[in-house]
Amino acid sequence: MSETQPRTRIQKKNRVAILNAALEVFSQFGFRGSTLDQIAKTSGLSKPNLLYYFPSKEAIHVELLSGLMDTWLDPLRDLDPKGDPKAEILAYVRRKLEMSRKMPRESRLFANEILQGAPRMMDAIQGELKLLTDEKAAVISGWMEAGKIAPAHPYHLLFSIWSLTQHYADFDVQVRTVLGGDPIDPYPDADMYLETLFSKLLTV
Amino acid sequence: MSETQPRTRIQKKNRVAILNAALEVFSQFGFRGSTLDQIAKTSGLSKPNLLYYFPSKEAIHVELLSGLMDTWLDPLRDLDPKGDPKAEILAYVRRKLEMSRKMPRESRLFANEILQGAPRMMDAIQGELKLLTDEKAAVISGWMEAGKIAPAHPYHLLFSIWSLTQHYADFDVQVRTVLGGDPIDPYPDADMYLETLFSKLLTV
DNA sequence: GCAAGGTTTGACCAATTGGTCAGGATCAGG
DNA sequence: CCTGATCCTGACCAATTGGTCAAACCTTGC
Repeated sequence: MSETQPRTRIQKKNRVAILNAALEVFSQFGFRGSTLDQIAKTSGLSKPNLLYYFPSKEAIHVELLSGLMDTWLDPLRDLDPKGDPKAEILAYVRRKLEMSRKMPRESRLFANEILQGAPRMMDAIQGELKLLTDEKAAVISGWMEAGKIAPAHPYHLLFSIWSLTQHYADFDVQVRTVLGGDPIDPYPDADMYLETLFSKLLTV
Repeated sequence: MSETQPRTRIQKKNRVAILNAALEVFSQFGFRGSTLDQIAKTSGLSKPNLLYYFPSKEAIHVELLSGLMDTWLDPLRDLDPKGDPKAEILAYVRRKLEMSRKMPRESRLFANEILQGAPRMMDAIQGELKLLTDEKAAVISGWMEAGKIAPAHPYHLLFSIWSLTQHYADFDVQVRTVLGGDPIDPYPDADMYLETLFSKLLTV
């Protein structure tokens, strides 16, 4: 992914600060809606200083995205073909929901990119994402054919897991508003609901 | 919503053209990422001409959003408290999925707005959306308590319906890419999958 | 066919955008 | 404490942004 790894500790610190600020901004406004000045102000650095560490606005964005796909697929990679089918899938749902809870900005960055037609992520989607999805969909298909879990469209099963878990990060504002003004954490209930939902779906 | 209704047929035609172009652009790039020039070019009108029909970029966006919420809630409004519980909910899922299929741009416009924290839609969410959601969640709760459908968190049930159906519009690129290069229509399979999913969830 | 109102546009504006650059400040190693 | 490399900045630039305006161009009803 990233060729240039920081030499000095100042570089390390500032690159982290920039990428963190950029994540904050890009995840809210998308690539085109974000400005270098916003990122500069958020990171506490000057605009020319940003461009000392990164050659362009696009380079910052690409750097964020390239790191993201790997992280994003980790929970799915951990789905063990040798584990108990239903438990594996339920555990995957839980990991994915946990990721939404802990990395909502990353989820929104991803959502923004896809919404815009994935102009800077097509390669990763056609490559890594599709490869891993095909592989795991085959595993799930195998489980279904063996009668270990109820039959269902394996790809749409995966889509539904992505959709449902990421929803709590991407539509956070809506979820919390609808649930009431109180700053209630929606995740515990979400976790229970999703467990029920997929447990019933997969039980033969 | 909109106070000024078109007087002449030219006005009518051009306002429609502008709003259509704006929907195209805003739904892809969000408010801040879209430019008047883009909308002008897409609509086939000149930029000053846009501003003859709408006072500002924001006014166009607001006009789109204010019309959207009503349309968006229609499928939920049709959920009949007197109908058969399971059939009603499954029909709602189908209507919502159909809406994603026929109005993907509207779905993305909505998604973009929520992703950015719903700065121009908070009122509608706290108002119309929450009111209707509360009302229908109560209906669903009643059904559950009466043992007509299996118990589940009514709000998260609604969230899951929104999430799953809108996913096919908002993440269209990803869905189609993962399913394969062929221009396969994912909606028939999605419809079957969702019917199975919710049917199993709701069956007592 | 002509006036009055509705429609369209080119030229323009100030502010913001992504990005450059020369030079100054700061740091690390000897 | 000196020197070379790293780090940082103010000033600047061309392009793009949302928006204005006077003047020209159409429609339409009489």
